[in-house]
Amino acid sequence: MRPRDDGKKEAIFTATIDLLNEIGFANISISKIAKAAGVSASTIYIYFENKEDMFKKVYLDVKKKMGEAMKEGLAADAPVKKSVFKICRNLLNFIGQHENYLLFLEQSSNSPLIAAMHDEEISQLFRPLLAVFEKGVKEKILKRLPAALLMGFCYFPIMQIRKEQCKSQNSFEGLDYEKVFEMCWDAIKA
Amino acid sequence: MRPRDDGKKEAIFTATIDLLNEIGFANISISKIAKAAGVSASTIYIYFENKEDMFKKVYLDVKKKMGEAMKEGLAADAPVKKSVFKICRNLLNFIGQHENYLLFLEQSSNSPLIAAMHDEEISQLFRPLLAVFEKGVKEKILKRLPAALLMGFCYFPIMQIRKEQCKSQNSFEGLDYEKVFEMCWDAIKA
Amino acid sequence: MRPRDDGKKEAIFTATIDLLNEIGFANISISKIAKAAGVSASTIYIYFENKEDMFKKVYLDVKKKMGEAMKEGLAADAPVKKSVFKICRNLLNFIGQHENYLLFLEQSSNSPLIAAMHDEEISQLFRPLLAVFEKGVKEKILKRLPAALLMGFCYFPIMQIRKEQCKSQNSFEGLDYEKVFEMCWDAIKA
Amino acid sequence: MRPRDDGKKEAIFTATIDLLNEIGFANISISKIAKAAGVSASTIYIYFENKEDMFKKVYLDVKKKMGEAMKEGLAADAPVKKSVFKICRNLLNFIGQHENYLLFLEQSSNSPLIAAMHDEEISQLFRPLLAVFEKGVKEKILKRLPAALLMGFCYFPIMQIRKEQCKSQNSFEGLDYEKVFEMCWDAIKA
DNA sequence: GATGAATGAGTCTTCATTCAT
DNA sequence: AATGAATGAAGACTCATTCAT
Repeated sequence: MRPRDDGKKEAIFTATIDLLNEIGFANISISKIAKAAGVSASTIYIYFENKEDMFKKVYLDVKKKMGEAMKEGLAADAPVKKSVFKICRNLLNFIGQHENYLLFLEQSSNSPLIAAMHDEEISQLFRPLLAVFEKGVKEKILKRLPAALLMGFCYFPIMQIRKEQCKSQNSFEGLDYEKVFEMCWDAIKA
Repeated sequence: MRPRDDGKKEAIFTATIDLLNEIGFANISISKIAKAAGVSASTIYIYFENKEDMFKKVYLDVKKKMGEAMKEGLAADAPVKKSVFKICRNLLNFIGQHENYLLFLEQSSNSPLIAAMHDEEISQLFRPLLAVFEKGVKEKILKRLPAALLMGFCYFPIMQIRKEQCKSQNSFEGLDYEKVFEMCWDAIKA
Repeated sequence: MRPRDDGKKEAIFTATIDLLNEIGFANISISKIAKAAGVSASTIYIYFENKEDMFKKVYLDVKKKMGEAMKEGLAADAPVKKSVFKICRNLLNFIGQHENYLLFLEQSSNSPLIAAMHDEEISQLFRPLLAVFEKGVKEKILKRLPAALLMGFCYFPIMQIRKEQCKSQNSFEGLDYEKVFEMCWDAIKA
Repeated sequence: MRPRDDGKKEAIFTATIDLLNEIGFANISISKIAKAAGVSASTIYIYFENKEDMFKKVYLDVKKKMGEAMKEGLAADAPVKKSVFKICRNLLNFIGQHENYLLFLEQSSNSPLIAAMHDEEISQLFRPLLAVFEKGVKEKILKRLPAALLMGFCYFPIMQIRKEQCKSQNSFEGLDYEKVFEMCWDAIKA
């Protein structure tokens, strides 16, 4: 018995995400993922219960990494505006470094399979981020609206605009994202 | 010769959209669509070349309907702010009346199949909407940024927030969308 | 009600033969034949009971034409050798003028569908040809063997050699068929 | 890892040949072959790339076996006449032992699929046979014609006559094949 | 742990045929 | 007579998954 080779699990993760970008949910399959990952299809069943379980775990993994990245460098005592901009910048950096995560996340989060999954672990992860916006509301710096809504007004535009750029290389060429962040801020500020 | 039954094409359209909401791109199939539409699977191939062609045509149809709806009631001489709010309201009404279009559009637009499709007809359709934002820029009422970006700041948040509401019934309960529109406006106004 | 358009039947015949040459029995279909013939698939069912019936009728038509051609110019009182050479020459001319018939005939005659069909009309048609060989046997000019066998020794080699030439253009380049006829003759002569 | 069961490949080969005899190229299908071979249809795709690949491999296998059989017992220093008769006898024995190969070969070799395939391996296999005829030409025992043509005059008649016998049991009843061989010889001898 | 073999169920698509006009 | 519409059955092939090694 060999010890579990974590390189294989990673290879499966990566292959899944990359393939999903290329061919989409409609055309992906375990055997294609296996081939792309350089393992046997049966090997996938050592690491995951089944196809659904695999997708969920890949999704959770990416979400966790993203949540982690967005929180980076946040200080509880920093002014809200600074924190919000930091979050936006973190998000942009993260998806800049992992372009493939973008489309994967979009495709996943809209699939009923993933939508039905409410992971407490994930919610927990994003709580510190929400706290920033809650703080802003309490301090009357931000509009009196649910924190999730306020955060959405930062998260969604950035994601979508970045996606647009990925899809058609020449759209929003030379766009200054600091201006985008400011739009987000204008949207939510009181 | 039997005339083509247009009800069938419509049934296929509807079945496709509804099914995609329920089971997603990963699990949908021509035979399931056929069953849901009450036609034989082979009938689908009378109306469409193949699966891909079908999805594209369904997508175009929905996009066209949406574009049409968003343009409704726009007056060229109306003040920009009024027009922008009108567009937002039109969009919300449209997706409120066709909840199933929402997830369908999201899933489609992120699938590589659709992403590769650049339809001139669609672009044309959205041009009058972009014109509103361009006018705003020219009048210095809106930020000096690409019209598509400004419009995205209205379109994306509304779509995403509405989607969030659809997914989990209780999120943003009792949300006043007029406030959302104002956020959009604040984001883009100069 | 229009009168039956015999041009259509001919078009179907021709399309069937040509297509069979191109794609073979394994890949041919009624709808492909219809498209090639420029008619609707349903039209084929006006002229023929079904697929099988159609193939049989096409086969019979070709066989009849071939039998007709092989008999041309035969004189009952001509010397056997002359007649045999005439038959060989007729056969070669016929398949030279209708290259497509060659592969069609070969493919058909080996298919169980056609093999099971014993058409009296066809047998009748080839009787005058067999008579030539029978006469040769009686006159002790030819070997004492069944006429069908003797004729086969003329028919098969010519067909096969011609087929070989069709398949690979360069095989037996510049072959003098008169020499082939002589081989046939040597084989059967007493 | 389970080792590949070579019995299965053989079963597929046999089933293909037998079925082709019974129902022909027009009606054969992978699933029917699978059923006849006692394996799942999907199993066939483990051993072959696709339907075409399968037929080609079955054809090559049969051709190889036939070439092998025809060469048996040939001595380079034997007189040409003896060798030619030996080849004819070998061929007859082979197709006598494998009646099903006959129709299979005929149907295959006339299908465009196989016709397009020129296998060097096969050509190689038949070279020693051609050498016999070339030797005969050089020794002026045989007619001055391409060896392939001379061999064809032995191969084709035997195959076709035997086929005729298979098709209708009573044709050429009690035929002495030694006489057929002599006809072949008479055809080609100088 | 890892994998090729194996398969029943499912994929998309085409088929032969009938129907309504 | 002629044909596009319509479809159940079947086509080739792939899938997710399990098994044996």
